[in-house]
Amino acid sequence: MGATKTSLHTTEQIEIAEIAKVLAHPARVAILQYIARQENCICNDIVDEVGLSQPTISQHLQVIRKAGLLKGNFEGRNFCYCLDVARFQEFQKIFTSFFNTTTASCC
Amino acid sequence: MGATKTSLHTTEQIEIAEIAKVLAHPARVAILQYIARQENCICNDIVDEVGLSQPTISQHLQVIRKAGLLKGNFEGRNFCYCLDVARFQEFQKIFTSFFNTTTASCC
DNA sequence: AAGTAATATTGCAATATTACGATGGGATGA
DNA sequence: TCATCCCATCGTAATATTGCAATATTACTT
Repeated sequence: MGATKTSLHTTEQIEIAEIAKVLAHPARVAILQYIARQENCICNDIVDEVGLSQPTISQHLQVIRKAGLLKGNFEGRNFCYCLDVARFQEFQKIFTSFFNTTTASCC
Repeated sequence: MGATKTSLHTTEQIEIAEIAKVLAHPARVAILQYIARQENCICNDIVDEVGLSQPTISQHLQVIRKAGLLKGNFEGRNFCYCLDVARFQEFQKIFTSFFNTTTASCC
């Protein structure tokens, strides 16, 4: 066992769980806040900022990227990570919809 | 390693990650939707509804309970699980605040 | 071309999560 | 009393996640 039985669930439930998973680690929350905040798009200060090793940050960035939240471009020799705002707002919309449709009618 | 280094992160980041974790499994999303929807508070139809075994559902319920989202009371011989609406709205507020303060200023 | 800086990938160890069978305990009803 | 139902917990196996050292890759600089 150990693996999630996705076949049992609706695509909506799976989607919510998947985007929640991105936010389900404080380092990823920190990274998202940081790349959103940085005006100058300064890059692997993320490692300094968050305090985890470079491979670990890179791994978390991959999770964020797979979720579609990461944009980036080169600025001189540095690579600049940026939040994909459109996708981020999509996240917000999905959560909002979940919260608004999940209203208690009992007790 | 394998354990999250919580000492590196702010309490806000940890809180967001913790409540996201509750939603980070489709079965728990399904359970939340179900207990919110059910007017009669009927209980371990959750097992039938979601399709996982009773111990597994019980385990997921514990995660939901630890997050403060579960209320319950007896109704005849059955125990009735209910969503703690106040706490659920707190979740929503925390997410909303996160999304609203995490706005990109670069790229 | 060689050196350096920035990032990704690999491999691995530690830990967490998911799932279920077996078991236990409390309440209901025969 | 005793079987039964409902739910929690324990024990355990399978899998996923987290974290880092070592290494590879890529691009810029000298």
